[in-house]
Amino acid sequence: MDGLQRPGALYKQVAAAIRDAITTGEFEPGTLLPSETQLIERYHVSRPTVRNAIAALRTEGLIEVIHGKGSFVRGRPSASATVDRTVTRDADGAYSTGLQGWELAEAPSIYRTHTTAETAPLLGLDEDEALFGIDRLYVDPATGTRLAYRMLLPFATAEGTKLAEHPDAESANVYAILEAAGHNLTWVEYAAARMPLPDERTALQLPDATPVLHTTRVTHGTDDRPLLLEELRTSGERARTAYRITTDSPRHLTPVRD
Amino acid sequence: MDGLQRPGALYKQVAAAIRDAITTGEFEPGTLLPSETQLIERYHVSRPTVRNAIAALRTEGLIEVIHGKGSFVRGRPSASATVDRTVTRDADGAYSTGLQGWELAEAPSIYRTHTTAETAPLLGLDEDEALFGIDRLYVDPATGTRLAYRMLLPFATAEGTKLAEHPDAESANVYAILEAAGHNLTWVEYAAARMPLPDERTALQLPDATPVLHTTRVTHGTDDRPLLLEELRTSGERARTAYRITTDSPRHLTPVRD
DNA sequence: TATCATTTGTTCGTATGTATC
DNA sequence: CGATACATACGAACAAATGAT
Repeated sequence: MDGLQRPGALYKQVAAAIRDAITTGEFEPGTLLPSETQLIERYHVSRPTVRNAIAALRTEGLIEVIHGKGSFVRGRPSASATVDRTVTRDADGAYSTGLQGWELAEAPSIYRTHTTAETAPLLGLDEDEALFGIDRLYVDPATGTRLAYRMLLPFATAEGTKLAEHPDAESANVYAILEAAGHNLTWVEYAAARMPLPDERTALQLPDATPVLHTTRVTHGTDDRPLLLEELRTSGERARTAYRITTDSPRHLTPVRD
Repeated sequence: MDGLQRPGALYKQVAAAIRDAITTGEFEPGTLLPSETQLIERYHVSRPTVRNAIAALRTEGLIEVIHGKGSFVRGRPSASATVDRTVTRDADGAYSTGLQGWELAEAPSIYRTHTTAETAPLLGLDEDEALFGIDRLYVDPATGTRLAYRMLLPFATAEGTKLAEHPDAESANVYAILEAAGHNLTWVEYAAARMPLPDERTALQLPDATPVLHTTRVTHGTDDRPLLLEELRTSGERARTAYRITTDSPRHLTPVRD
């Protein structure tokens, strides 16, 4: 059965055959794939070859394997949680963030850290300058999706405001405090995707082969001075960020390291 | 040398040891890792174990392996290309997109397609409704980063405008045409991350273990009617999208399938 | 609770193919 | 052409997780 043909390595042919069987509908999403033993018989190859094929489909994110149970067809997951990244304010001018509906899973952790090669240029600071770090872990109760939030607050920004004593204020409050300090706020947010570090995979409870959606938001004050950096990291497959876009006059983004 | 300790599988210990050696600085980014044979001697394990460890570091995106040459330390790549997703218009009201500086790698391909379970709700249409599809492939000449762009143009939107005959207009022109047709345009853009499909990996020339940054933009006209869908797919590690954010009054996003 | 069959995970060994220099 | 390095493939054995008996 299931003649494997010419192109390339044997395990790639097996992987392609299984991939086809999935897209054809023979193996439906959520169902169990044949066991390794069965695949060996079906394609007349050795166990290492079958395992190699399965490993390939795994890194593609097409299947999920559970020890002792088997391989499940994953079927392309569509984002289930949406994080609205627009900054809104109500009639009273009060800010609110797009994390409503997400629950804080742990108490915020506050610490002192310093700028890195990545963050320094965004904040307009030199490397290794000291700043506050505030980490929060959120969970979407509806889907269980986790989201890591980090705020990097330079001492220069906090100085002379309530933030110096309470750096763990929520985004909306931080914006309000900065505005009360006389700033005219604007924001730029960047979105990128990457594979998680091992500890990120744990913290965000990411399955195999799921990338991280990593956003970086810089708050600018009067004279475009960078005041604040906020980072958001979550499963790129289970969550997405949303941006409302309105027209703007041409303007340069603050240059960042290239 | 290099005592491997208790926790977990042997190959995971080896992977951890190599990972440590990389972060410690013993193996610097860009340099060649010891060969499989050398790693076998160094850690006193078999070849399959070493290969397993290398495979793990590979899917983490930490190293890159080139057939016949060896394993290179990748060192966390930072996005080199930024795509400004803000919609800007100059003093004359002319729109421009954030893809300036990117070069069209092939002639645009235009075809007829239909809505899917993903795209239908965003466009406010039923599934399997017919629409134009326009695909473009861009390259950033500075970095070689590739970017796949797709526009989905419902017949109902094109009808009665120049778009019916020239669906392959560029974004900025499409916006201008829709505005000339009497629409007051607003946009919402979603950002998500996922692993590439095999053909996407080829088209975008993605290395191993690199996710795709996938953005979806919906153009709304008068009465918030969805008019147009644009998708952007590129290497999440080599490119990032940028959004300028201004405050807005609270408002609901158009609901999308959950 | 304990045991067993099934299924995937880990580790060794060995041989050969193929890309790079 | 040869030396080196990674890729592919087979075989075999035991470990560990799962679910049912």
